[in-house]
Amino acid sequence: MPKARPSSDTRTAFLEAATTQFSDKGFYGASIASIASDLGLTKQALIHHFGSKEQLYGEVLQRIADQLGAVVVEAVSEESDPSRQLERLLGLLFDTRRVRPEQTVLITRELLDNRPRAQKAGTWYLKSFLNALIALIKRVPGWESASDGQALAAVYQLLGAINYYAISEPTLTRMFGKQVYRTVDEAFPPQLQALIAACLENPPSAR
Amino acid sequence: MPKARPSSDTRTAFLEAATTQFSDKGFYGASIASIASDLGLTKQALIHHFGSKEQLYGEVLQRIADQLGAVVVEAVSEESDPSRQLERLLGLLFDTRRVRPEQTVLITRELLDNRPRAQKAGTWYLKSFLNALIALIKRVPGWESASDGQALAAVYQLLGAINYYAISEPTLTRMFGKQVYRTVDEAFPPQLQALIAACLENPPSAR
DNA sequence: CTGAATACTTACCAATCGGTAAGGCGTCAA
DNA sequence: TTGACGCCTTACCGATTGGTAAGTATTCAG
Repeated sequence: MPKARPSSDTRTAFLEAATTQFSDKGFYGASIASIASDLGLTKQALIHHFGSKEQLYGEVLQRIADQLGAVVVEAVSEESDPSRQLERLLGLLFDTRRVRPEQTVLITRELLDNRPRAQKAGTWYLKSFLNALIALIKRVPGWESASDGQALAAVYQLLGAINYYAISEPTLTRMFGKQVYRTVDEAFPPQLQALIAACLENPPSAR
Repeated sequence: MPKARPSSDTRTAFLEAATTQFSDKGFYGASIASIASDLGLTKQALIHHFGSKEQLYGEVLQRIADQLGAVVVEAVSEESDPSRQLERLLGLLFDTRRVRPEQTVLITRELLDNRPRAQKAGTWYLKSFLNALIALIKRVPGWESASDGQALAAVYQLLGAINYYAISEPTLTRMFGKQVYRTVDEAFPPQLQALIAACLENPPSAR
């Protein structure tokens, strides 16, 4: 089977442009023509590679899910203590707000949009990630006997504290100005650290 | 000046239908024709009342901002202790996830979308609300000397913990099933309470 | 009874949406 | 050289988008 050289390059270029545009404008707001024109091509070139807008979107999401899984692996392999693993993982997630803000934005959009656009409801790109978080916190001392629901509730609060802030950066910057936002960004990590510690030290059994 | 009777009724009906649809599908995903057909009218009737889709969206957001302000007033008037005021306010916000989930969803969407659709960037529907939160936490013992940035960082973590969970309900329900979600929903409030207490007891000065 | 204003309609518009059909062009195996 | 395939194009499709123009129906002040 002959393989053309620039094919995979174009594909990943499409995926990156699509990630940016879906993140900025959402699934409905981003058109395939606009994504294609970002790399100087027509929308039919995009269709040729991905078949449909929905499939392109699916691949974008799968890509993010994979990267999320890689972050979990990284955090777990770096530390041995369950508490530190979780702290490290949440710290890495917090850092992506700088490097790949589109990633968190897109995950949040998927959270909001997957209801009406749920024909392919079988694919839960985030489920394995959440399950990893649940498994992680249940290995923290005091959390062993917690139920999945309790573990998910706790972990989701910390995730929300991080992600909600991550998607708010442009709004907060323009609402309060850059210099104020910088003080927020400095004050955030230590506060977050304290919040994580407080959460881990308060398993539901000790309520 | 003559006044027609059913005018305001139709207007609020439009606003409510628009709130639901914008919440479900986003600004681009919801069409004015679809919103109008929800009350058996044509899109031109909507245009007649609101002028344009953008203005309709603006009124929807303004309405939510007003309701948010009313919640702040309610929490402050119910309690006298600053800590309890804040706890009460966050508790009320958490409760809206049941009564008016569209509200939190729409606020989050605005957070995500206002960058590309920011021609009327002068209107910050959420700024007064956030300022109220900042002022509130700065009256909590130990927080008086905190900067605005530190106060916003702390408050935004709690807000994120609540709102991120609020927008995730449909996804979590279908991802884990109704019975598991119910255990999450039961475990959430006490954990949240502990998180709020931990945050208030850890002002940035004592880091 | 008359005139104006409100509420809403049908008819229409250009622009854009996602997607199909068909063909041009270059590369490479046979 | 030839044929097939991958990459990408122009041309086109019906459906839908937000919005304008013009008119109808109803109501109400004078």
